[in-house]
Amino acid sequence: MTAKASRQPLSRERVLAAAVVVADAEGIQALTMRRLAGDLGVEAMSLYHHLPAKEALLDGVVETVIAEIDAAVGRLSANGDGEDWRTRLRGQFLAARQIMVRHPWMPALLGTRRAIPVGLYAYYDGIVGTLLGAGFSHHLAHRAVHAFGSLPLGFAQEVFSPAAAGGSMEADVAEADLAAMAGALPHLTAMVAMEMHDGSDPTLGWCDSQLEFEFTLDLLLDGLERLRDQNQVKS
Amino acid sequence: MTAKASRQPLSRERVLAAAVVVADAEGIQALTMRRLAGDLGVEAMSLYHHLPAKEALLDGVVETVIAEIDAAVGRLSANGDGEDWRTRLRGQFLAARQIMVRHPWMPALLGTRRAIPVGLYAYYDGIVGTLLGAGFSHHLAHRAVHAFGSLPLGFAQEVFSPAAAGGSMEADVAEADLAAMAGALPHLTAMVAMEMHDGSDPTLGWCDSQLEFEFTLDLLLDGLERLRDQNQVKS
DNA sequence: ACCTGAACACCGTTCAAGT
DNA sequence: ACCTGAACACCGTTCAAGT
Repeated sequence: MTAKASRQPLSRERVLAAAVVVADAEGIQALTMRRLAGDLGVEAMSLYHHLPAKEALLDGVVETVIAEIDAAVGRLSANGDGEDWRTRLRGQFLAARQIMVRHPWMPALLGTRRAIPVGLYAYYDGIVGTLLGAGFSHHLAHRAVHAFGSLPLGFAQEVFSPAAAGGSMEADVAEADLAAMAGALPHLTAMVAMEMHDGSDPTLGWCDSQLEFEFTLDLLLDGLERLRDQNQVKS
Repeated sequence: MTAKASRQPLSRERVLAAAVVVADAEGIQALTMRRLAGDLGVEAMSLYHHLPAKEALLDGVVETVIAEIDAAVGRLSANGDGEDWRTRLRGQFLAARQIMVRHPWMPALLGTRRAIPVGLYAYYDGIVGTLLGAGFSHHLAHRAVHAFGSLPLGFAQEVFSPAAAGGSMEADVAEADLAAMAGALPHLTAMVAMEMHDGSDPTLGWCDSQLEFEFTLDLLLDGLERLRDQNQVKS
């Protein structure tokens, strides 16, 4: 499907880049060793000269995307120096989100990794540094990192929109389900009806919009700021 | 490995229950059709009389655990009727967490599902009902549901503890990594050092403890309550 | 109706062999 | 050093056949 690659020799980087292209185009389940090799104009077994196993390939793919985020965050830090801690973190998380939208398979893939992607450490060190610089205690900074969850990586847990698995998102199916269950689920259907009336968020299926993301983020930032100020007063 | 099942005929329920047992004992990657059939004392192809495909098996496994949560939440609701909305939701989420701890493969599996488990709707209808009953607007209740993320299901996004993939958790590996990178990651290592001094949370690897979960939960409940009261004043 | 055996297509991976 | 072909073990799944 994809055009055969030019005749430059294979490398770990080229393999990983091609893997990301496959996942972006057809989902993570389309990423097989044989398929990837085919895209690179090579036999499947050649990949094992640059990566020891499929698991290592997937680890590398995750690292590649994390590196994208690190680079984007680095570019942000280069500019806004006098920024408030909140606008700084906010900008970083939203930049990560822009990248994540292009790699919708990342949340699910990240969940299957056994080791922590090393690129994450640098990113989180910066986040903790920002918090400490803004007067947070080490303890509260620690709690904050956990409270953020996956927001620094640009996505939120999406219990109600599992499109990430790699397929078309089926908003209308969910809508049909809801209509059928209207009697049994009065509160949920009323809520959805009200929200659809407003027009902004049509279905529970794709509510992880920019707005929802920013709402949750601001809710957490507000709460953390309040806790920081309480602690300062107390001591 | 597991003892052969007694000679009662197979059923969808028995298959799903056995699947949960396999996943609990050896991780989700050990759950193959042939292995599961073997545990049930049957040939792999017999499973297809009760489930159309592996995907349906996994969907069923997810539904089984959601049903566990629904049952536990139902038991809670039967008792505490005069409860405050916060203690009510708090109790439900913590009950879900108790179940999730026994099925650590659930977060990752849930991420791979394409359809929303139907059992979730009843649970979330109750949550929305509790919020509406406490004076939340439909709009704020909607935002709240998204802000909660996976907390109602008893887990938080665990970027730094990917043990869920199904293997032993490797806290010491992470510790060694951190030690090696101490120079490059000053803020993170300082934070970890401070927190280890306290003794409660030894490593970033397993910080999704009860305490972290409750902290994040209370942070969100506080923020939502504040927004609700602001809106009431405004209107 | 429920279960089985053999077979198929497709994986990841090993290994000996090519250049 | 890098790539290849054949083969192996293991998947999910189909199908015709058993009872």
